Order: sequence, then C-alpha cells, then structure tokens
Amino acid sequence: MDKYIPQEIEKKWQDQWESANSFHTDEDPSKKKYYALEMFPYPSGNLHMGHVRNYSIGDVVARFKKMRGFNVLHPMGFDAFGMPAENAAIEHGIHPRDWTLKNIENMIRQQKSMGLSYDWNRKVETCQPDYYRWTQWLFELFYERGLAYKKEASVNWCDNCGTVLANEQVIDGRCWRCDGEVHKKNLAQWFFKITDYAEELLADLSKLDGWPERVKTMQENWIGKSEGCEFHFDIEGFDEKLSVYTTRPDTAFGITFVVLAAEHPLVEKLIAGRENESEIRAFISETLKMSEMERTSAASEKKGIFTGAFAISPFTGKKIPIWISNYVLYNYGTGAVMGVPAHDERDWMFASKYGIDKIIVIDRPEKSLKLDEMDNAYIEPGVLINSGEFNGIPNEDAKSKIVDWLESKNLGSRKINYKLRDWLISRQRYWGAPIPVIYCDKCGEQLVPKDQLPVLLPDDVEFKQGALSPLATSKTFSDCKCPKCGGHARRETDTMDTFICSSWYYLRYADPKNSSEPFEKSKVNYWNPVDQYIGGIEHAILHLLYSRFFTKVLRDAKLLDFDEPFTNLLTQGMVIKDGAKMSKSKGNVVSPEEIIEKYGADTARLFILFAAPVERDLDWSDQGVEGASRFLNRVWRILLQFEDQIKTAQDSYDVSTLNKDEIDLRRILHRTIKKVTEDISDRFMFNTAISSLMELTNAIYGFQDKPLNPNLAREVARNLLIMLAPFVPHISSELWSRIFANEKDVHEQNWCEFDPSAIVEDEIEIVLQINGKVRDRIKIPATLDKDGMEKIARESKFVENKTIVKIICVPKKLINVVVK
RNA sequence: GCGGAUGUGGCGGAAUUGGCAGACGCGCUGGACUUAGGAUCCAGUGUCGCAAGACGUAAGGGUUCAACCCCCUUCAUCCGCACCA
Repeated sequence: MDKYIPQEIEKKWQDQWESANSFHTDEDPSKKKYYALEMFPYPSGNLHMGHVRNYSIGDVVARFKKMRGFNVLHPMGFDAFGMPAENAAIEHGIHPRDWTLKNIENMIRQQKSMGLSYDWNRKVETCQPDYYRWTQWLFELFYERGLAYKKEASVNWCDNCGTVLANEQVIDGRCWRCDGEVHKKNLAQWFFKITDYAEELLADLSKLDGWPERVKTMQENWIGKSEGCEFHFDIEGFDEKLSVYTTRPDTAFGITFVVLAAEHPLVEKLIAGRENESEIRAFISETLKMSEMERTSAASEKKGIFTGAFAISPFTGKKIPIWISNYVLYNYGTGAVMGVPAHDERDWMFASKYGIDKIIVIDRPEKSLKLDEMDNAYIEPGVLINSGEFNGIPNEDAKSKIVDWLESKNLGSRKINYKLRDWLISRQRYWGAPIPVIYCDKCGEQLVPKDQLPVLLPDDVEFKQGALSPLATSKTFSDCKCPKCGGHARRETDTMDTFICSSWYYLRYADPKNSSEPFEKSKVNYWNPVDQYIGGIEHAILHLLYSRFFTKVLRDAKLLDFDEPFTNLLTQGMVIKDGAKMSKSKGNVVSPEEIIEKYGADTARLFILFAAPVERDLDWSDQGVEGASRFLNRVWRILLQFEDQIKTAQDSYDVSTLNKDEIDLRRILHRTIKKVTEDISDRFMFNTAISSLMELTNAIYGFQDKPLNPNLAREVARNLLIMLAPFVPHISSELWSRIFANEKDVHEQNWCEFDPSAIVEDEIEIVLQINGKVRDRIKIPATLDKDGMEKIARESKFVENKTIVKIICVPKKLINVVVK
C-alpha cells in the first residue's frame, strides 16, 4: 500500500478539475439553482486563515448542494480598488495596478491550492475597466434617479489616507482602514441618498429570516429610527422661530430651557451685541475645536452658556432661556433640543450644573415625586401634572394628545427621524473608479455620456502621501469637452468609495462578461438573490447595508426583480491563536501557504471546519492540525486495506447475509449518512458532521483484523467518500478513483441517502432511573410499549421494598420510577 | 448606560424537541508491535472515593418525575451602539 502524500495527489486533482472545467456553470431553467457566495477578498497579496476558513465553509456548501442536484453558482473575484495599492505606490514606486494584479495572481494561486470549486470563468476584478465601466454606469443611474448629489458638508477626514470617509467607515473616531484619527472638515462632496431608503432598509430586516439576529440588530440601531414630533418656539424680540425635535412631547410642560448646538445658524443672531458676546464666542470655538469623539461621548462633561435670549413656550407662554451646549448634536433632529430636567437625565445634569429650574410634569403612581427628594430625572411612566388641560392623563397617552394639540394649532407636527446619514461616496484618491461627472462653466454639472464610459484612470499621476486627488495631478485627465455645449470643461477628479464596487459584484457574477449592460436582467433574476452568503461580522453594517440599498435602487430601476440581495447570511467567527486575533504585531500568524505545503489543503480544510462551529471564533492549534492529518491517514489506510475486496464486490446485495457485527457497522453507516446530511443542510454544523465521519471510520477499524463482507465494505467506502467529498475533495477523489475506477469523479456523484431499515434496531438500551437518578441500563425489544416497560421497571431489583409513587416511561429512552 | 451573545473536563468542543452530561478531536497514562518511536494499533482518562456510591454544566434560587436546556437573581468575558433629545 502506498502512503498518503497530499502534495502529490492534490495538485493532480486540481489540474484535472481545471482542465475538465468541472465547476463551470450555466443557467439551466430545468434545475433548481443555488448561489453560494463568499465575500470576495481585498487583494492584499496573501490569503490569511480567515480567508481559508471563509472559503472552506463556502466550498462545503457549494459542493454539497451540487451533489444534491442543484445548479450551483460558486464564483470568486477581487475587491481590487483601495488604499493599500496606493500606499504601495507611494512607498515603493510601483503602480497600484501592477501591485494589485500581481497580488491577485498570487492569491488565485493560493486559492487554487485549496481545491475550491469556483467557476473561474466568472471572476470579476473591480479595478478592471470592463467592471468599473458599469460601476460608473450605476453611478449615473443613481444620479438620474436623484440619488447622487454633491454638496458642501462637514465630513470625516482622515489625514493618513488623505481622503474623506463615510460615517460607516469611522470606528470610534478613527479610520476603519488605517486607524488614524478622523476629524471634521467642510468640503463639497458626493453623496448617495441612502436615507431615501431608510424606512425600507429597516422594515425589510424582518424579511431576513436567514440572517443572524445580531446583524439585523446592528443595522436596526445604525438606521436608528425614532418617532416623535417637531415644534417651534417664538423667540422674544426676534422675528425668528426655533424648532426642536422630541420623542417626549408628554413632558413639554416641563420645559425650563432650550439648548442649541454650537453650529446652529440662530446662534449668531442671538448673541450679536450681547455684553458677554466674546465670552460666548470663546465657548463656541472651544466646543467646535473638540473632536467628534469627545463631543459625542456620553461620559464627557455637559457644558453650556446662556445666550441671553428667551424663547416663548407654546405650552405655558412662559419665557424659556436659550442656551448653547456641547451636548447637542447639530446633525440630528433640528440641532436644538428642549430641556426638561425633571424627566431627562442629560437635562437634569445640565440644569443642576447651571441652576436652571426643574418642573415635575409626570408624577409617580405610587408616591408623589418631590424635587428635593430626587437626585435623578424621573423617566418612568406616570400621570401628567402641571400640564394644563392634559393633567391626569397617563404619559404614554399624552404623547399623541399633545402632538394633536400642536398640529391643531399649527405649532408642530409628527416627525420620524433616523440616525442614518447619506453615504459620502467621493474619495480624494487615485485607485478607485473615477466619478463620471464633467463640470462646465456654462452648463454646470454633466454626466459623462454612457457611450463614453468608462472614464479611464490616467497613468500620468503623482502619488504622494496626503496629496489631494492624485487625478488632479494628471496633465490629461481633467481637461475635456462639455458633453452638452462642446465647450471647455473639466472632469471630477475624485474617485468612488470602493464600497460602491462591492455593492453590486454579486450581481455581476451572474453575467460577468456582458459588455452592453451591467448584467442581463434574466440572468440576474435566475441566479440571484444569493442563497447563502458567507463572511465576517465586520461587514455587518458597511457592505451588507450598502448592498441592500443597491439592490433596492436597482429593483426600483427595474433592473432586477427582488428586494434583498442575500437570502441567508452566515457570519463566520475569527481565527485566533493564543487568545488573540492573528496579527503580525502579535507574532501569532499562521501562514495558510505553509500549512498547505506541509499537510495539504485537505488537512487544512478539515481542521478549520472541525475545530469549532462556523459562527464561533476558532482557536488555531498545531496539534489539532496533526489530528486532522491523522484522521485522513486513517481513512486512507483502512479503505486501501479493503481496496481489492471492494473492487470485486457488488453494489446491490442481500443484507440478510451480514453477521451481527456487520449489521452494527451498517447501522452506524446509515446513521452517519442521516446525521451528516442534516448537519450540513439544516444546521451548518460541520464540526459535528466531521466528528460522526470519524466515528464511522473508527467503526470500520473494528474490522481491521477480522473479515468484513466485501459488499458491505463497498457500501461503506462509497458512502464515506461521498460524505467526505465536500470537506476534503482531493483525498476523496483520489481514493474514489482507485476504488471505483470506472465511475465518474466522486464530486459528480449524487449525495447519499440513508436506508431507514438499516437504522432500526431490534433491541435497544434504555435507562432505568429511580427518582431521576440513573440506576441501571436495560436492553429491551425496540417494539416494547409503555405497559411492557412499566412491567420491567416494577420487577427491577432497584425497586424492591419501595413504594412506587409514579412511573414515567419515555419510549425508546428511559423509565423513571418515583419511589418513597 | 443600552442592546446582543457567550460561560460545560487539562484544552477545542458534543448533547437537534426538557429525558443516559462530557460524543469527536487534542493532550495525558498504560499496553502491543519494534533496534528505535515524535509512526501505527489497542485500552484508559470529569472530580472525590479501595469500593458501594456521592458530587458535577459560571454562582444562587425556582418550576418539573426529570433541567447544560425553561423562569428569576447575581457574576464574568466578548461584541455592537453609545449625549440621537
């Protein structure tokens, strides 16, 4: 018997699959389609273990579904635009394109060495003109639909990256990519109007039954819907109105101050000419200097200053002092809030600090509130007091009654607010899809005509750290003709956020070579939505929210006929080692390439699928890898030991010729088929599926030194290899080709079915409990009914001399006798 | 602070509907084969106990004939959000 040498067989099978075009897919309306997709990688140059895990999971799903008869789409591509390529250009003088393409080449080589069942004919690379042409085309579609606009705004700026960032890309006040500090800057930038879809993006989360709850919760929080009302105050001595937004109109009679954000446009008017104007201005500039982080931290101190102006409460007619404070956000609601210290914790702190009045307007049901006994705002439910005609109404009911009142007096109206902001999509970088817009002095902003797309990236640019838009340094790029008047015009020199490229790639896979449109509608409607999407939790908001937005816009544009891009989402856990995420700085990185070279791809895949459930973090263990390798060697040896007998055996045979041990083995086989099938298809429990395959293998070893019916050996080998195939494709193909030499490759076989009659046992072991404690294990006929079981229990020596209170029988499981 | 998750041997983890806790793997111990073993095969391996047995799923309580699983309280760890009025 020859030895299992993965290095030899893996390459052989990879080449064979590639030359046979084994994983090529076409639309086939006669078959049920299945679209398995792993998040495409950024081409950093090398796969890391997170990729290996991601692709191993996806490959099991794709191969399994294929064996179950689905027409499977399983593509791979590269999210190829982005900063690192540009940093390489800055640091090493290599062009981002060359750097990226070289990295892609290496990563494809590594992916191929894993034996993944991708249809490589469908590869997409977002940095290629034949792809970004359609990214630009989609930008124009958004523009034409009023969903892309340019405006001057206070935006997030990362100095390191020399570009603006979307809100979603700012993590704890830092850049998602380089971790550098982000600060605010006023710039004219392009936005996508994702807020138009806020309600649908929120509401449709309920359709996503196949998504993890926590991802949906995160998106829900990010969209941040709140229902309340907006109303306005008159300002004493000014012909101005001051609007505020609140979710607590029921507390409105308790307003004792109003607070403006430092940026609020009214501030300037209100403070002009006050005797302490310079003091107020100093406060404002100090507030504006604070970083976003400091200002929005709930922990930071609430500071404020009185403007000297008064609003008039529409509820009580009283004068309400107008303050400015650092705790009011300008970009949410109206940038101004009402202060009700008795019933809001922030207002309580603020009022306490500056000696502002507090008025209780919601009273506690059990015991009346007294200000001097309170050291906190009262935010529980209660009944309105000090609220004029609304006194005595429970506060929840009062909310809508007071809004009705405001609406009837034309003072305000119901209002829904979202935390979600429009998506800032322009970037002052080179390595991205140029925004296809032309500025003409005469005709204004113009889209590049569709037949002139793509707007190609120029080569004559300078790459400099922190430089503004490298495209602006090109001699040739900016100058152009206005598509409308033909006069001199200039191009937009910003590029698009790479998240735009990745917001539609899963659609392009359906029709990757189309040169007349982004994709053919019928093809996208056949393959999409993605049936199973697999990737890391880090995209819970960013990519997954943007893709949902894109899908909805494209649906409204009638380019496709579904509402959600990803029917089922699996968020894999991280690969960690020694308790920490693998990282160069911690020195705990395990290189996939080295593992594959040493043990083979099958071992790497098997270990990573076996070591932990897919959604949980996986602790890398070199010894665990050894264990996986050991198992494959065991499979290799035991199957080849029976090779000759199996070859001469029959596929259909009379199972009544089997002896008792053989019947047991056959039972284990069919139980394993049942379990593995369920574990893969219903639960994604690959770790337990593999463990039962190990148990089956252990059971075969019981026949290592004793005769095994060749027909059964053949049945076991056939099914074991079919079940192993999605996990460890190479060794499965190799053993299959040796044992079932004149049959098609194991990956072309149908998945196995279990034989229910093989699982049935004549005699089963049940547990006898006395007062819930296990006292005995008894063998009984499987057909024995409750009465029979009870009889056995009564005759048991463990019941002797005891008074039986009750007997509980669970068929096929246990008997519990309650005694005194 | 709010929201979500997790907590089981020396370790990774099983236990699918409330019904034998610890499957499978790692590690460890012993044995076989062997010049040798870091290969392979076999056996053992939750804790205490000579044993019968008792105890045991973060801690405490509850429901139940029966609880890792359901309910209540507390703790720890991780993740997300975090002045959103």
